[in-house]
Amino acid sequence: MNGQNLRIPKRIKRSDQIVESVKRWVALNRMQPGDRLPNERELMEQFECSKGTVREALKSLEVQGLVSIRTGPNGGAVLEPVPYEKASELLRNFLHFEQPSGPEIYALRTLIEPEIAALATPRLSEDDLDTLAKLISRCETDPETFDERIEQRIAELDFHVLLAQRCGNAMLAFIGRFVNDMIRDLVIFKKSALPEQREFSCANLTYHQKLLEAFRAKDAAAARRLMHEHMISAEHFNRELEGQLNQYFLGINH
Amino acid sequence: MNGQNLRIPKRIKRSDQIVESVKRWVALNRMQPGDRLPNERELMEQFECSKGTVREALKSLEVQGLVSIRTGPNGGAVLEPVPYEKASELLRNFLHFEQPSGPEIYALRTLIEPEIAALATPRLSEDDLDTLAKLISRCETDPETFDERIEQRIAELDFHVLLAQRCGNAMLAFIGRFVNDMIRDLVIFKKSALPEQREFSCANLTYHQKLLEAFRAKDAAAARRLMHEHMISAEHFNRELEGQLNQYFLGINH
DNA sequence: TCAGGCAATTTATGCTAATAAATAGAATAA
DNA sequence: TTATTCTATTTATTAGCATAAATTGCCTGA
Repeated sequence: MNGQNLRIPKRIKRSDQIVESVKRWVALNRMQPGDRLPNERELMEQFECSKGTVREALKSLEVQGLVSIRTGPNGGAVLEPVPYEKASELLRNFLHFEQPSGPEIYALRTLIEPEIAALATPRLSEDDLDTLAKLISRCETDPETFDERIEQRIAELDFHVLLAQRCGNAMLAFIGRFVNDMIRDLVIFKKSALPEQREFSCANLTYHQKLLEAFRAKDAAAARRLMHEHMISAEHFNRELEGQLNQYFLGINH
Repeated sequence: MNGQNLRIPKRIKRSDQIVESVKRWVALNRMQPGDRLPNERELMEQFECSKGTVREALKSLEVQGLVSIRTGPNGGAVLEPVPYEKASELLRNFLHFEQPSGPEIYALRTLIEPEIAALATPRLSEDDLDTLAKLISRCETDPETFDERIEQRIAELDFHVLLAQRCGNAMLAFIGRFVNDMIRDLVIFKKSALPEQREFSCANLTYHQKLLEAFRAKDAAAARRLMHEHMISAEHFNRELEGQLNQYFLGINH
């Protein structure tokens, strides 16, 4: 038995060879989003292989989010910037078998959100500030229905997503958005029978209002400090909630 | 013109429908790595489509890292835990058109490494400590050749990667490893004509030694503090280096 | 009894040819 | 001008067949 689970080098499939060739070609020619790849027929000739093989290669590029494929004249594979949704989906697959817990997600969030807030502060346009204000105002009324409560939680998360998108650091932006998306899923799926946490919503609202003031004043230091407090608070409430849910589920099993 | 770049709902391709069906089926049945999917013939019957379509669907699942495909008896598509390399590659694609800069990468690193160090402290086995010690000892001799210098830098990075893998938070572990991989690429590719930074190597060595002591003493607070200092130091040296490289490249252009 | 090789089986891999569906753009009709 | 239809182009899907790879198990020879 060799140490690895997988057998050794293993033949590289024709379609994967084509994928690699195309990637190299794209990188070498400094091709940009919008540029078109040769159509299926030309690729068949270029790589001396059948249509099925070319289609597998294109499928691979499509799944990776590198191209989008259209039918019709001037159709074919067009280079695309990988959309966030694609990268997010693929990272979720990676995490599928080790489902990050709520506390794990919140721990990461506490690390990055203060920096995101600080970096975003000088980069927020007037429009951005308006959008943030609108998201806050959606949370100012007492929720009457369950769905309304969920909507408010999602508006809170969108507040953070917008900041992430403006922080100017692509990796930080991705992680920030991803983390908030994970929390959104927790809100929507795992906690549908969620007890109301009025204090929590209230604390969030206050922090978001104060943050907006800091953004308006272009005070990055204050934004960082406020966001840190906000995250500590949110982490605390989440721990409380997890405790309640555990009791709830344990109750069902007994 | 509608707001989106893409046209509206667009027919969903048969192969993508199959991918979604299979994913749902896997999730519903709580299938685990090692479980097998039906073979091509069975899938053709199941979904009433041709082999080409099934093959495209399987290719998609393979590219996403969810299955590996083997020939032979008991072959076919087998569920796999998505390997880190796959997720990493796909996230790199996402970042391809907005190439994170050195400072951006180091900024993220400074945020997460101290927490990783603290979380990993109680989780490091004796073996892990030995491995860390070995990685440190590789950096204790003065590098004589260029390649040796690169090797030492990579050993330094492996030190951090091991910590990330032990921190017990899957998302943090992924990001930690990814960030250090990005830095590895910077070291190998962008800076091949790298000026020696003796002070930098020396500072790193000292920090790693002190960190190891903290790990041995199971002192998470000390580990966090040391790692934070270490990251501030590394960020500083990297800024210095980027400045030198900019001068160097500007010099070539004029 | 056991090791090594051989062959059958299972499965993916790859190819060809033909038809269906979608789309953009040109031609046409109101 | 505007709306509609037509047409050419290109992907999407199907069907069937030949090849290659990997495993299982049998069989041979020591």
